Amino acid sequence: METTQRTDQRAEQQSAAERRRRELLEAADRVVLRDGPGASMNAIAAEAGITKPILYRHFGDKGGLYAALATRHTDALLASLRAALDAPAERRERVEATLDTYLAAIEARPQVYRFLMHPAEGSPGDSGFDVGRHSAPLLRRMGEELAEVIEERVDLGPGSQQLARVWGHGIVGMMHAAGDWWLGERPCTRPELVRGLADLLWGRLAAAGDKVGGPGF
Amino acid sequence: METTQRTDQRAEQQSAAERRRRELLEAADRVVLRDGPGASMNAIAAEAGITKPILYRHFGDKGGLYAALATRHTDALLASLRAALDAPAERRERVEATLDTYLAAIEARPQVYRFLMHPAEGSPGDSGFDVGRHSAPLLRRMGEELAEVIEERVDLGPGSQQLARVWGHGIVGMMHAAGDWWLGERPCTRPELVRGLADLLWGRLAAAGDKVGGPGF
DNA sequence: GACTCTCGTTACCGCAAGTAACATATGCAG
DNA sequence: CTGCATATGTTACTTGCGGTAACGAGAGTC
Repeated sequence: METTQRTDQRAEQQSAAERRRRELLEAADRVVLRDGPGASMNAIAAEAGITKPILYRHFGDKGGLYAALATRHTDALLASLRAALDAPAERRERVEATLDTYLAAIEARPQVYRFLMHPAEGSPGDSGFDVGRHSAPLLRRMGEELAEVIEERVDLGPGSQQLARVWGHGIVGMMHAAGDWWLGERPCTRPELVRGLADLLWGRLAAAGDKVGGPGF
Repeated sequence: METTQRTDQRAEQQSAAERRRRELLEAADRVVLRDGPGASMNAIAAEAGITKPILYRHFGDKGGLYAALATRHTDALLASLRAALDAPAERRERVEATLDTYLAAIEARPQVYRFLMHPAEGSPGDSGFDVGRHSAPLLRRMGEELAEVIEERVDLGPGSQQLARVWGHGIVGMMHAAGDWWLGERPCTRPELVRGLADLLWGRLAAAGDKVGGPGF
């Protein structure tokens, strides 16, 4: 039958194209991990053993490729975070596990992290904003996910949904900034950082007393 | 006297050069505010009524110009924040004032904010990291300043310095991410956001009860 | 008048993003 | 076997940007 044949062919080609896409993404991954976020399309194409136009046929433009790449890693990271977040444990324990999961991830693959968070936003031509929608998406998605979990598990009274979103994004930002700083300076061990942040979230800032024994005051 | 003459001349030229530099920076500011962080050197030079090489003579490279630009705004913002942070008021009031100051600033000039936080890290040639050291510096500086204030005014017991830095960077990150999200979606008013974040810092996450009345659980 | 110093220009290089046009293999209709 | 449609791949090009070299003009100094 012609139709089935055509369908089979289509399907085969589709899957072949998807396999190809995966290969290209893995090649791009290697290059980005090696050269940082500034990796050029030529370099990626060379690593994949092909030339530029094929990349463009598959991903549209550089932003598309980067978005596809970012989505892969983002999905992976979000899955681990969700696991830590949904564990059947005490709230504080879950918070600490989530923080630790995130920090362990960025510690294990700082290049990936840098790519996801500090991508090149070079705007070629006059467009200016069609490229580089990666760093925001990851933080946003993490914030939204956390907001969901908060909203469905913590009793916040009226206006809980809005408050949960504020907290979700706020906590994610706290985790992100502290992690970025920690990764750069390594001022303490990971458990120490986790504990410090959890203490902050647990209201130690409000509970601590004023310092009065200071010099001359 | 020749020396005084030469000195006067030198000083005059120095001040003239500095005035020029200020003019150039203001022109660059206008362009960046109009075209976003992807503004080209050509565009900036045109806005200033001159051509590229002069910009390069003054600022070295694009990174230099952006750094100078960023420093201006960063200094201004840090000054306001320090004022709010050092006000003679209750701790919670100070925290809310600081949050509000920051949010008001990014609300008033979102383009400046975007430039400071999401700069183009385009790596020309093989260098890759000589350009674009702006976004990290602002967050880092804010984090360090906040850490100082915390350390000198809050009694945190042993290990206070390290803990203060963790908190400083964490709180700044929380403020930043929440502000970024809020600026994009405008899900609530500024005072609501301030209050939500302050509540988070005040331990409401730990104090809130579990939600048990959910569907099927 | 020759020297130098700063401000300014035009014209160029290198490089990267993105595109157009061409080449080739494969499967199917007649 | 010939036509043709489709996906895959190539070379060669255009455009635009960051950055630089080489040159020119005014002003003070000896």
